[in-house]
Amino acid sequence: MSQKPTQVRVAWHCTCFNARRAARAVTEFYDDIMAPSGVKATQFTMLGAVALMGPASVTHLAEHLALDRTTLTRNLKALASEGLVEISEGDDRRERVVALSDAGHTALDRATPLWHQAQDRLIARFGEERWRRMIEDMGDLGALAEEIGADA
Amino acid sequence: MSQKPTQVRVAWHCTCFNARRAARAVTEFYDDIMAPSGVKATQFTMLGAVALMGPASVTHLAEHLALDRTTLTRNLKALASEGLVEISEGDDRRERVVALSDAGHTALDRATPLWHQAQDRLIARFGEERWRRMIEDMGDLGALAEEIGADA
DNA sequence: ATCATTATAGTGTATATGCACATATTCTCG
DNA sequence: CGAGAATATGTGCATATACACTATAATGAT
Repeated sequence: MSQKPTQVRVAWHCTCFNARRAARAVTEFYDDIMAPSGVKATQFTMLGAVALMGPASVTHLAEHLALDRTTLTRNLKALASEGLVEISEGDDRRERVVALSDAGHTALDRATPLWHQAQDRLIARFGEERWRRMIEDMGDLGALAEEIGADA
Repeated sequence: MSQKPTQVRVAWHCTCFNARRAARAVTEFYDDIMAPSGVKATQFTMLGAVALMGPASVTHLAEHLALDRTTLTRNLKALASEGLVEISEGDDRRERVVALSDAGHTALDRATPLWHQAQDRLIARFGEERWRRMIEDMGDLGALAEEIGADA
């Protein structure tokens, strides 16, 4: 029994737990609001990345998204089967080039206002200043974890 | 073309994207360091929650972990098949009571020093003050997303 | 006592995530 | 040019996540 209070603090101060919990809750929040568009938050991010980078290889997209390459491969499959992205061979025949289809553009346009709605609602309640700071913190945390993980 | 720079900022300032990215990177960081213990970061969290709450129902554990109940059901299955937790019927025969086994205690003890190592390394590099603030921010963000999500 | 309501849990399905491994292509150097 | 290194991708496996639905057990109201 004497150990339990310590164990508590361990659990609730765990960076990993808190990061994952926040990610779960925020994802659900965005997904709910964006549901009418038929685009989930994670898919919105991918579509946005493809739109931003233009036709790009899976590896390049994965690097930009700080996402495992093989994860992206599979996630793109769903978008491709819905016809939102088109995957074709590049000049380098090892590469697969991912591009946004017309339907993908449409979906992105349809989802963007809802994304703004979710984002704005959250920021309004969280406080703009504090939100800005947290986004920067989370970005740095991600970068740091990747960096010192690579060292080891 | 003229829209792209805007789309960029949209993507990189997305709360959901940043939260998920941080969660991914941090999870990988913790998992790498904790690998020798045979306990993954997510499992460590679950074991900790069971240890903390003592024998508890799946629903109660899920609430404490801010995790979907059905997700926990499946995640516990892995721990149960490894013999780290024991799942039995409660007095209320609808309930399943989850308890830490001896092997579970052992695994938790084995993993805890490695967890500290990961945690300490991250905090040292991130800065203690800033880390503390971020943990609080992430906790509040998770709670806020759940709260205003429920409203809607 | 009975039946409607509520509470607890599990399953089917689908997406998200990453590691280890296998495959195909390009490049580099002798 | 040809063999081995480097690069780009995909697959098998396992875990993580959640929604919709179903089944079972307790509770409560009449």
